[in-house]
Amino acid sequence: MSNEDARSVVNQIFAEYLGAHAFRKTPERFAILDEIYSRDGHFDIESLFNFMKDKNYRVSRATLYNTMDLLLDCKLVTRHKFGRNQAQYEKTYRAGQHDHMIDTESGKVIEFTDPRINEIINSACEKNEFLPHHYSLYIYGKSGRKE
Amino acid sequence: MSNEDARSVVNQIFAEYLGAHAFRKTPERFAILDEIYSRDGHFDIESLFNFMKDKNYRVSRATLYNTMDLLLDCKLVTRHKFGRNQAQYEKTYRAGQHDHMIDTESGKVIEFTDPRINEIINSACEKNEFLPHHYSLYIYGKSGRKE
DNA sequence: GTGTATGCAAACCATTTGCAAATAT
DNA sequence: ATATTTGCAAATGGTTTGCATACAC
Repeated sequence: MSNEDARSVVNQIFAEYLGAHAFRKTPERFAILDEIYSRDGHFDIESLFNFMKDKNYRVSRATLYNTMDLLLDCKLVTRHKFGRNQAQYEKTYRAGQHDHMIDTESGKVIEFTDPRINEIINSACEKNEFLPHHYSLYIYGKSGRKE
Repeated sequence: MSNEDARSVVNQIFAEYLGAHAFRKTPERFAILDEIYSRDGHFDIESLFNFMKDKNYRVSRATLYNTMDLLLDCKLVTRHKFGRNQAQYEKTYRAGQHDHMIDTESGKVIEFTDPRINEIINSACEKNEFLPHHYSLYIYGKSGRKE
C-alpha cells in the first residue's frame, strides 16, 4: 500500500471512529492524521509540531497530544516509550505488525516479527479472561554477536 | 525460596556486582536492597522512600534512584512503566519469570507466564545479531470475556 | 589522602491542565 | 444555540542534576 492510498484509507477509518463516538470532525484532527501518514518511521510530538509549523499549518501542542490519544484509541497510531522520557509514535498501517529491539548504547531501533507473539497474547488473555486492546514487546540490549 | 533466604542470596550477588565494577559497598545500597527484598509486589520510589523513613533509615531520593539503576543493571530489580508516569519496580528473585496484563480502566495488573516468550526473544536476537539484556512485554486491555 | 557516594534543593522538561475564544453540530 | 475543541501559557510532578559534605577505599 503506497503512502497515498494509506492516507485516504485511514482518513476514512478516522472519520468513522469520530462519528461513532460523537467526536467532532475538526480540520486539525484530519490535518494531523494526514501529516503522520505522509511520513515514514518514528517521530515524537515536538517533531510533528515542527513538521506542521513548517507547512504553515498551526496546531497547538495540546491539540497534538489530544489527537494522538484518539489515534491511539482507534489504533491508527502506536506509541512507544523506549528508554527516553519522550514518547515515540509511529503510524500503524505501513509495514504490518512488528516489535522492537532497542540498542541501549546507540538508541538504534531494530524491528522484528514473530507470528508466535499473537498466539501468546491470545492464550494468556483466554486463560485470564482478559480482553486485549494492544500490547508492547521490547527487547533491550546491544548489537553484536555472543563472544 | 523464602524472603529471608532470598535476602542473603541477593546481598551476595549485589556485593559481587559492586566489587566487579569497583563501585563502593555503601550501607545505603545494601539497606535499600534489603528493604526491597523484605517486601512483595510492585512498588514505586515514593513508597520505598516512605517505607525506609518509617524505619528511621534515612536515604535521599537521589540515592534511591541511583541505587535502582545499579540494581536494574545487575538484574536484581525490574522496572515497569505501565500506563502511568510513575515507574513501578519489583524484585526479580521471587516468583520466576513472568509478564504483565494491565487493566487500563482499573489499573489492576495480572501476571502471566509463557515459555515460548524466551524462544521468541532468542530467535529474534540470533537473527539480528543482538545481545539481549532484558525485555518487557505488556498486554493492555480490560478484564472480561468476549461478548 | 583521594575520589566516589550521599543529601538536599533546585532545575528539568515532556505532558497535562485551566480558561477564554473559536467552531462543529 | 451550545457544548466541544482549540490555543496559549502556566502548572504539574517524576526524575535528574549540581554542589558541598561525608565516607569507602
